Amino acid sequence: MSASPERREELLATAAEVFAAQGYNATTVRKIADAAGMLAGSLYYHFDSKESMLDEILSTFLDELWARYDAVLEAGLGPRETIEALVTESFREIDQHRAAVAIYQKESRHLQTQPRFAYLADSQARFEKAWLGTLERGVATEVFRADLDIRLTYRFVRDTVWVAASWYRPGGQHSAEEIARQYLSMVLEGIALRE
Amino acid sequence: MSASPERREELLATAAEVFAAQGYNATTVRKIADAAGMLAGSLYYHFDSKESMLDEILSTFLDELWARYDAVLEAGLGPRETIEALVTESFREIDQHRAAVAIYQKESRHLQTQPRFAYLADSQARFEKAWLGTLERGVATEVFRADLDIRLTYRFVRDTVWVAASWYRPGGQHSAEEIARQYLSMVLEGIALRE
DNA sequence: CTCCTTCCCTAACAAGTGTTTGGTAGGTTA
DNA sequence: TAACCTACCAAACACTTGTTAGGGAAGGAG
Repeated sequence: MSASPERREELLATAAEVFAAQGYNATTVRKIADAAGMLAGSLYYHFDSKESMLDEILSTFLDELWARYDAVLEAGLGPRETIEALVTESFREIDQHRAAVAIYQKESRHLQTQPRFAYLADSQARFEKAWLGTLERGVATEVFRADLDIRLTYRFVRDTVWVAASWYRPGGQHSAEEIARQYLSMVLEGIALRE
Repeated sequence: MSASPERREELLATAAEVFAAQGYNATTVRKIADAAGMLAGSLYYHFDSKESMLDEILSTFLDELWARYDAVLEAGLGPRETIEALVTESFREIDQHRAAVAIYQKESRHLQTQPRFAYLADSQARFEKAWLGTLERGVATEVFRADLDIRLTYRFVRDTVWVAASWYRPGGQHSAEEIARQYLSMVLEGIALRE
């Protein structure tokens, strides 16, 4: 009936790895069970469906992400410092929840249509509001360029950060903070040499 | 036995739309047939498997992409002009083969492992060689910044371009060339206001 | 020892999967 | 008219899918 929370988390972690590597639909419960060293049916002692595993992975990821984002947004920083902090927190999140982020990237678009995953659309809306608002504030205070389509800029900044989840591996030669620093340097200053 | 090439292309186009919207594994042959206004079995008059549809979509896409890239790379342009031309051609490709690009983005990573799709890995290697080489040339000739990790820069430029396929819709308010121009401006000059 | 809980296995289920086989309406060719 | 080809349908196939039901080993509690 009831299962220990530690075992749940273990199984969710391995499930997330398989989901991230193979894609949710391509992942069978038997593959997850294999990776966990048990049989398919045994998973249903801990979870009541494959979909609820995905749900739990994504919702706990988003909960933690927003805890970090809210802390940044409520700190009263300037536009540029806010962007820097949001990007840095994003890379930290990628560092610690790489699999969940990769799943979110791949699956959230078509999951949003299902009622069960409506919170993905809500989160995306808050996401857009936070980033777009900060960018607009930066344009108004002459911190960011005014000659760019701001919506395009938003997508640009957002995507450059989160696609990193598709290639980033923790324990590589760059730390999350170092990658954030270089990304910010590219996004803010550009890659062309100034004379 | 044999089918007309025009009908094949029609069916491949609708199949690509469904693959891009739902993901390859989540797309059943019955859904493709539905979208094409026929029954599942009828698809096998034109194609010998679902996988060969995917194969044909991706390989024809890559063939056309490389025809464009090779033309740019053989033009003898400077590093900055080469990057600009590659980015512009990429956005034109996204404009004209949005579905194929979206599929490539989503599925190529785990398809590469299958022998049938080994050409995806080959293409990615050529891809990296072309972009990395141009960036290195730019650093050597003092056109691009030398203080950045060049491999990180490569992933940055590559990703910022191709993720656009996930939200770009042809016929929007910006043309492919206009988006390319703004993207290049952000990547090269940065989004921060210079004083 | 006995009871109970935790955690997993064995074995099956119904539904959905990609694919095949045989047939057939309609047009083209001879 | 007769033979033929194109493009599809109808119905089934073997297999995989997520999920369920009953059982049992291990270990702690009384």
